[in-house]
Amino acid sequence: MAFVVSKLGYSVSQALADGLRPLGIEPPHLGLLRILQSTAGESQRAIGDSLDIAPNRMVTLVDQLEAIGALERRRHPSDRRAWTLMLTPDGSDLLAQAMTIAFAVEDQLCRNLDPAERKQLLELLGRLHDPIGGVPAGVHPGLSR
Amino acid sequence: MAFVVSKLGYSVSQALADGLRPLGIEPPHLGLLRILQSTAGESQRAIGDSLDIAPNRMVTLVDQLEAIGALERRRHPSDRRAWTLMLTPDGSDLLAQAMTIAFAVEDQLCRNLDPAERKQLLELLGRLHDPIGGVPAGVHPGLSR
DNA sequence: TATTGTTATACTCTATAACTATA
DNA sequence: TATAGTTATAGAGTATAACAATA
Repeated sequence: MAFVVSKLGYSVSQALADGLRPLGIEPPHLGLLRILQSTAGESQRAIGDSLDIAPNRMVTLVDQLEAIGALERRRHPSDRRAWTLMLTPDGSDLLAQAMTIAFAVEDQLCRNLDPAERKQLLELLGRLHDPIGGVPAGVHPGLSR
Repeated sequence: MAFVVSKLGYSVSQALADGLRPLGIEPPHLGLLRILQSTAGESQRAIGDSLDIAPNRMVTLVDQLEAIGALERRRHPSDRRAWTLMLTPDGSDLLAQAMTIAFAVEDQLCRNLDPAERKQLLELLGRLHDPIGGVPAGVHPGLSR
């Protein structure tokens, strides 16, 4: 079971990375774009903390997304040390395209299962014991390395 | 589904790496030890090809396993350019210990499922479509990077 | 001329810790 | 004194290609 899950997980991550390549981003950028959609006006540090991404890595990721116009750094209203990260309209478009690719990976992965089987598989996977504790739901542990 | 599988796969790989650390080896070494158990007298190159490990990486992996006495390089009987890799008795012991750890990871992962559920989960996972084609069964695609 | 194993080199990635400007 | 963001630097890991010995 462990081997199958590890192998499939690796393949899926690779497939997502391959799919995102034409957009000029990688899976961590997608993770960041997704959280920017739901958080408005949070500081770079707070966002990094919630994804478990170190401050120096955040600089690189945010620099790259800013360079392609996907987000803007704005002054924090009450703390002049901090930046507030805002998704731009171009960033929303990019996120939508990236999510389309992610769903295509999902569809490919599950193409041999009918909806009832998918639901059952998800339920069983959810009952596997994740050996890495303390990772918030929706956060990929690979982001922190 | 893709996210869950990727996240679990990452966690499982990390758990195995953590478990193997006291033995002084990493998951790729375990992959190599396992194949050495079933192949007798094959050349370093042939074994690397079957695991999709580049020749220069094989040198490092084999050097490390030789340094801890887990395998021996012997002259190939008919080709004096090539080495034949042989598991030593110490290597067999190491492999047994490593497999014990791997099975402990497996048990932890599946501890909330009864045997029937495990079988069912394995069956469903086996029907997921691996997006990386051409990887032989039993070979982890992460070995090739 | 091609192949086995090895080494060298350049490149990328990461991780720690310094640094600045604010608080 | 502590914190947000940034930069510097050193270490690890990776990948390409060169290399010597042999086929």
